[in-house]
Amino acid sequence: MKTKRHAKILEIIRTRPVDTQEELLRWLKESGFDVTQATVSRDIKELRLIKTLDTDGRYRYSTVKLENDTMSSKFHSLFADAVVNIDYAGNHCGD
Amino acid sequence: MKTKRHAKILEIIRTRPVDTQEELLRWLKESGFDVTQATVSRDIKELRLIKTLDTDGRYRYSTVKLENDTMSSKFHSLFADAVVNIDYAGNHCGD
DNA sequence: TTTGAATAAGAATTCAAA
DNA sequence: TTTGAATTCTTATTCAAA
Repeated sequence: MKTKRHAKILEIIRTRPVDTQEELLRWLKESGFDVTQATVSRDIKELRLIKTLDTDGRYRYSTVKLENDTMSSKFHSLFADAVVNIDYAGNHCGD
Repeated sequence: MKTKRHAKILEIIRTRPVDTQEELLRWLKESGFDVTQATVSRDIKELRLIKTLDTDGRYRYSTVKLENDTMSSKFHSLFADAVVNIDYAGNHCGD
């Protein structure tokens, strides 16, 4: 069930701005995933989600692209270590 | 002074793994910036730093790259198109 | 406008337990 | 191995104040 819950979490944060784990929890419950904050915290860690600022200055959970995972060595030198890319491409609903 | 402190914060997190604001605070004090956690929290927000997982599964503050804002066109051509397409496909903005 | 002290709010972890 | 309840830890914000 964890796998399905993870997929649902990704769907939720992709389609709406979610700024706390409690809010994520509520959406999960609407989808039938009745878990607690402790579990959501673990899920977020496993999914490597991060809390970012959106363009309005509000916090929001987002997916990340880790440099190491997605960037070729050619480009590695262009960016500092530990720099990540946040993908806002799918998050235009409120713009 | 805030500007200098911001620069120092970026330097600190670039050169060491920093996993809490308290730890960042201690490094700042070593560099002569004697502020409180409240200020560090604000700094982190202004710098748009994020807490990520490093490869060891430890939390660490990192800088981010906003795809839309800062990615070079060269980089963009290699990676971002696919990302945009994937994310766009999954984004329904009120349909 | 920037900051600190205090507090509220949020998130990670511990410690069973199944 | 996954989870919840409780707890601890961490971070954001409020409310002065300079």
